[in-house]
Amino acid sequence: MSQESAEPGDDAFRQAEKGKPARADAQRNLGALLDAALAVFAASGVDAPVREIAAKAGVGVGTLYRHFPQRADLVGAVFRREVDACADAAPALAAEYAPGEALARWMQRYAAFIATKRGLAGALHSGDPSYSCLPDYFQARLVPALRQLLDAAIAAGEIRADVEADELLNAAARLGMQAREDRPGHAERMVALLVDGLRYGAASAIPRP
Amino acid sequence: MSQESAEPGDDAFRQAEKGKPARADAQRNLGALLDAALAVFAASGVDAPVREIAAKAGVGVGTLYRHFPQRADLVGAVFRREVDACADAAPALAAEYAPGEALARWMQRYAAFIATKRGLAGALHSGDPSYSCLPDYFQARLVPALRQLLDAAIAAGEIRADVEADELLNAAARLGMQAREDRPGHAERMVALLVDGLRYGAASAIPRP
DNA sequence: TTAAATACGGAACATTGTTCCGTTTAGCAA
DNA sequence: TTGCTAAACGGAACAATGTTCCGTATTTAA
Repeated sequence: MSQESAEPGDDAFRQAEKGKPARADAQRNLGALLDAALAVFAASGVDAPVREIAAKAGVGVGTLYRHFPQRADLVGAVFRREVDACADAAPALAAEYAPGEALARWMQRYAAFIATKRGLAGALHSGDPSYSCLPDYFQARLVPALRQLLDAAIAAGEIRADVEADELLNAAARLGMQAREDRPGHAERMVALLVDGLRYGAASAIPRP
Repeated sequence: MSQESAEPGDDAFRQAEKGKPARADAQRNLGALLDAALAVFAASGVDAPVREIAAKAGVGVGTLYRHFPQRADLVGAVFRREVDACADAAPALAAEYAPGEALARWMQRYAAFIATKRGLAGALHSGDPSYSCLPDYFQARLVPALRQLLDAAIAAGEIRADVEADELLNAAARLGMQAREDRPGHAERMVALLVDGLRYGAASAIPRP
């Protein structure tokens, strides 16, 4: 969830509510559950058996349900954690690489993130209110992150200036989703192509056809 | 299912294979199952309990599994049956109404069909190969049906000529999907608006902006 | 009418989500 | 260090649902 407020059923909630730090083992297990869920979701989708996640984390199912009373709580927590990691990668890449290169690398990072989300898209649009806030979080975190990279690259004259962050994010998501096991590297190449398109006509915005 | 070829696990398959007509009770139960599944899917989505469908059809679960060994077989059969009904409605409407009116009525029919398919969209794109042929069937049946109506209306000078059947089909699907219980009639009005858009500038295609 | 083939029904089994409670452990005070 | 308490843990038990299997009933054809 957003940084300022956690929701019931999430451990951070209780901690913020009562000002009492969670017990050490509880913190450890929470992290283990998120790690395990990330791996299992990627391998088997968001409908993977709860027991499998608990087993991979080395805890009992009771512990899992203590931390995440509803399945959506776990899915949301994993999702947000990954969105955050992806968003945070933007300034890190910007600090290490030239603007254009940072942008290209971040787009690959983002597409790879999307590729692991097969099955989640369906859940997101399933009408389940538990998931309704996730798309907003997604937008709120990633659009500014990308915009920073874009602006820097534009300022450096490395890319054209006539593309918006949100449309680029959406386009890359479409490309990232079509990752297939029978076409390794396809999505990556397409995203790279997209970024090369930005480079074409750099510093002198080509009028749209 | 499709008229020309059934697939393994579907009863019509065995019938076509061995040239032997199915037993009378088997035919009856097959129809009852399809009717029941249609109703239950519409009410509870394609993940509705198998027992509920069997009960509604007045048969045992064993009978259901005999006819449809996999859940996808049942979903596909119901889907195709409805696609066929929708496609067949086009010539029927064309025979009864003026071209423009027939088109308008069919678009409503189609949007209503889409509205009942919540949840199926997710299954369709889930990557399950059992569903992979359904979108093709959908296109193959409905695009020609709509094209007939469009061509007739264009020939009669009732609508403009610069819209393709597949794009119109897709647009109406988007509108049909957003049917909400809190906004009765919303999707219908939007589809009607879309059709009125076709009427604007009839017989003298307005150049696109 | 009778017998074989076919289909039926639902009990039984398997898998997975969810709850509950006895047991264990971390944190703290004496 | 020791003992206490609240918190957390683990997994058995329960519930819901998908799937299989086989004894029984029905249809069909000779």
